Amino acid sequence: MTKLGRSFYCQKTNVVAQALLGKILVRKTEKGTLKGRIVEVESYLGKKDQAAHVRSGRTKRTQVLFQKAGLVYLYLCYGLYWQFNIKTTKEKPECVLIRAIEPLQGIKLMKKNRLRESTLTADSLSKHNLTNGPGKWCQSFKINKDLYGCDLVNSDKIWIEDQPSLLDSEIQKASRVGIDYAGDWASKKLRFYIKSNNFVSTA
DNA sequence: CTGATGATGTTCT
DNA sequence: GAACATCATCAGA
Repeated sequence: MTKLGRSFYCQKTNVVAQALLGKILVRKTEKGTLKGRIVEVESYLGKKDQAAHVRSGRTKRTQVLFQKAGLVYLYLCYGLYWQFNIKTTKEKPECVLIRAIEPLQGIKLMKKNRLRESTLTADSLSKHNLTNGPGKWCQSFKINKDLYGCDLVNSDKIWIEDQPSLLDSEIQKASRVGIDYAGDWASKKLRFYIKSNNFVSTA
């Protein structure tokens, strides 16, 4: 299966967001390889988007969004959880947030990683609870500050493999989560997920 | 099952 | 000092 190249990420943000659904995210660690299917994403559309971090201009945190498409934009949310985004388009500071993933390979290792970083016990940790949220799957996939600004096109630690596109009828559009402060932008349909998939964070 | 609440630290005002 | 692209836990129905 081929790795997605630069031109894929250079497309318009909403195009990349929907095209990412169904693709395979691959993460290599010293302990083994993890794979998962992307099932839920959100678009963040630059300065005009009242929910995007770049609404207040270029800062230390958002500098990677002013660089190449295909780079990883990571940041710590509520002091506790990492959020994984991909820079899109050639020129604009826009990105796609990966919100949820369906575990495919390395499930044992995902459990180990997530147990270490959360307060959960092995008893209360089901396969379902490994990756069905942006903070959760980052724990399972061992995503942390080391990957800030990482290039998905060249890296041997993390990349995305191509898969056949989904039909329009398989993609559900919805408003984004956790951004009630964003005025008119809070209700825009910029969240996309695979219909009737068990691993989306909220339907 | 539902809804409310606290944890926690980086960033921006 | 306030705000914040979340999650686990607890109380109540």
